[in-house]
Amino acid sequence: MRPAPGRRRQILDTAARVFAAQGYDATTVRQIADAAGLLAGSLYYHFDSKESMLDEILSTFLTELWERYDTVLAAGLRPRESLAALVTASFREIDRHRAAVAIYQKESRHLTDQPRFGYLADAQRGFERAWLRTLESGVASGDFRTDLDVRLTYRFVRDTVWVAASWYRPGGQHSPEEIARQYLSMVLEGVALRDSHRTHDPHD
Amino acid sequence: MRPAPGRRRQILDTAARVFAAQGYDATTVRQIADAAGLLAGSLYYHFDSKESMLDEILSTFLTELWERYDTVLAAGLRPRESLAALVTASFREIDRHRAAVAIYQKESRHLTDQPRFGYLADAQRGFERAWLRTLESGVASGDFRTDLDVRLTYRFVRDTVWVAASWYRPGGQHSPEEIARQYLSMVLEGVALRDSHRTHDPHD
DNA sequence: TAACCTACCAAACACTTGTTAGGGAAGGAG
DNA sequence: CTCCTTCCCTAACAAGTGTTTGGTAGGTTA
Repeated sequence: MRPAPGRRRQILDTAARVFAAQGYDATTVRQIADAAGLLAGSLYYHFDSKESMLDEILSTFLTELWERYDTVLAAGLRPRESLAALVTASFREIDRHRAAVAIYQKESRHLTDQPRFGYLADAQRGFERAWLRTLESGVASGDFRTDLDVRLTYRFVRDTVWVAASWYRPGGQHSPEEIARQYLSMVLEGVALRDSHRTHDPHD
Repeated sequence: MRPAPGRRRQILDTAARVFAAQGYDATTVRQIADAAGLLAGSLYYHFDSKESMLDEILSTFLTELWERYDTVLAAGLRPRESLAALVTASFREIDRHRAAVAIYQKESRHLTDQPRFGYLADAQRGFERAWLRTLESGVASGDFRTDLDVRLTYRFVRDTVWVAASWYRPGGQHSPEEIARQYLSMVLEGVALRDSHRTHDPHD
């Protein structure tokens, strides 16, 4: 039989979808096997354990995400553009790894305790540093308001971006870029009407 | 032995905390019993099943939440004040029912399928109607911008409010009202600096 | 005193869980 | 053809799951 290396990836994708839909603990390996078209025991030819499937799903997602983030952060953009680039990159990753993002959101909190998933805590600290630095340099440069609690703002911005994974459906009426644009417009300019909105387009 | 009706409530609160921390499916009835100071089987003197504990936690939370929402919606406030009142009420409920909110967020999506938890879908439809009507009437009255997708805005606002339950800790440095104020300021006015922020406090 | 109720324990139940062991079918390589 | 690798199945395992049953300590009521 010829090797089909795509099979492993395919099983992992279906596992991610089931995990995202039902939750990791609520998902049985038999459900994954059913969805992937094989029997429960056969999963263990491809993977060590149920937990290592989860591990691989989350770690590959975070690795790819940080490649994008690092590119943005290394570009040396001005705070406003840096914020926009981070947000846009995030929505693109949600588009690409919707299931992984949903799993990350649901499970990461109680996984960070386990040593095996220590990289989750690392990633979270990295997020906080990247976002906080962007916001703080924006405050210093006069791009952002000075009267808002930066840490609160960070949490709001972070959460709103990532929970989008819970309702976003690829191929829907909004592209990731369009969602990012609307979101940035709301966060930067606010939803309240003011004069500038009556006369011209507020995008960037 | 004298009846202690507080015991049932106490066990339910303990269960809510464990559910919120570990997830419903990942929590065993023995863990709940340990945390509450009795044995697993003894839980079934107070409750029919593990599921009915979850049911009672979520339904009492939603009932109380909708009492507050209905009060706000019936007050006939102008859109901006109505939005502010809804947000503030939400943060107050997060303060009061942090565990229940966390559980609701994590589990509601895959519970809505079960007939027993049909009220979750009802509540969600109610949220959508309440928020959308507030936003739309604000657009119509000229309080809010007309160039934003109302449905997207609704999702952003809704999600950001409720995910706050994941990081909010009662007794911390921010009161629910303070968080609501900062959040409203961000959503309404945006984080970008503009002239009005240099001269006066933006909190209306 | 006796009957009764509340709140719990001890022990088991049937079932599901993740995981393993051994085997076998199908194709490629020699 | 024969060997070998890949991929999967069948069948079972031990541990853990939610739940039930019968019993009992101790306070309340009569």
